[in-house]
Amino acid sequence: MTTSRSTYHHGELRQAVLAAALDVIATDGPGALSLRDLARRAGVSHAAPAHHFKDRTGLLTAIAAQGYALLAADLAGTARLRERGVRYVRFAVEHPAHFQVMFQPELLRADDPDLLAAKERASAELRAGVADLRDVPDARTAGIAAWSLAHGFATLLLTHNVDGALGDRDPEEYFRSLTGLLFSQQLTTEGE
Amino acid sequence: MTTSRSTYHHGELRQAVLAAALDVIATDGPGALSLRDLARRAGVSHAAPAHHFKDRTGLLTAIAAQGYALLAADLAGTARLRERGVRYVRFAVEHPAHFQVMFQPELLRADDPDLLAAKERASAELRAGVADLRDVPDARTAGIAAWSLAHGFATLLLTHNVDGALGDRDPEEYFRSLTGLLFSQQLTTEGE
DNA sequence: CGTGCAATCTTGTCACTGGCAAGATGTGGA
DNA sequence: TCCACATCTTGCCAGTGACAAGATTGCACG
Repeated sequence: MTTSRSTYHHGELRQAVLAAALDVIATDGPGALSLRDLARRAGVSHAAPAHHFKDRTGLLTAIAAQGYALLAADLAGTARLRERGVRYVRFAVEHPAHFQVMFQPELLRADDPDLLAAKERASAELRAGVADLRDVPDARTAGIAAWSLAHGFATLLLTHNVDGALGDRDPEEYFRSLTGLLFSQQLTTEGE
Repeated sequence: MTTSRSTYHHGELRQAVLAAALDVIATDGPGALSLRDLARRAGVSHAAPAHHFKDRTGLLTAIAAQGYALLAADLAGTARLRERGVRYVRFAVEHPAHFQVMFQPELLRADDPDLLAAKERASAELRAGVADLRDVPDARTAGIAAWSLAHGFATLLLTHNVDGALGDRDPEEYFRSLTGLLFSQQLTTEGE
């Protein structure tokens, strides 16, 4: 960041803008994003970022694509379904800006090739995780159930809706105990 | 909507702006919201909405508060946990704009009294739903699990991430079968 | 060793937005 | 009647995204 800057070209503007954007989004959400502000932070003119991302939507689409790529890589690290869920939650905690943007389609260019490719890779990893299940008649629905659980917990986590229940415990560990509760069918004793 | 309008006062501006805002948000997300656009739709001057909502954040906070009130009322309609989950999903489908805004804290005035009160009512209904469970050692964690499942499915639904798996089936019905899968412990036969 | 070309960045501009201040208009109560 | 208040209007300013046109730089190719 504190490199040359005496030259006309920035050299790493794309990365600089991306990093600054992630900072802003993680703190104040995508709505607080301003291309001109990002340009100021990078020490370039107000129109410089446009050359790398076309427009605001382009920047957010690039972030989402990067997010899906990161998520796919994270998920690929293990074969066990529950551990994949833990990694899904960890991804949301470690990359909150990516996570937010990935799941707000209105912010993105839906037909962007990079985005589609990265999303497909992450989706494939998600599906592969269900292969870990045995003797499940409807594996696809089971996969949606697992995804819903992890995604819901991650979302509630980032929106500070489980701060109280969490206390000072580690989110990942809490999610493990949470899945343990489900998988040990203690929830099956529903009343009525 | 097509009432008088010959008078200086609009009369129902607050409701008109709220309704228009919900339309815009449901279609293009909260980011597409423009107070001036809402004013134009209502046929009033650009500064008129500010008197009812103070500013953009005020409008979104009012929407979130209304959303929590609606959700609390919906959840109160049944005692069974699974049915409450179904209603949670139904709420998200029928009030997508409310749902989106409710879970984006950066858009809201966190200390707004109306918002806090409505959120507390919804939260109480959520907790009450867990009372339906029997013989569960950690009811609080079980509640978070149930909430995560419903919230995750609702979110994935609204972000078009389960369109393929859903086909032409009813979302609520699909969610029922999804919980059935979990509660019948068929997911417990995890490999490894 | 140039030289032309493409990528990168700058400057200038426009329409639009949110928010504020000051004034106009209508409403209801003392 | 008349005054206090809520509601709406007009006018304004700074900030923003997008676009166009031009300046600067690095690089491939002769």
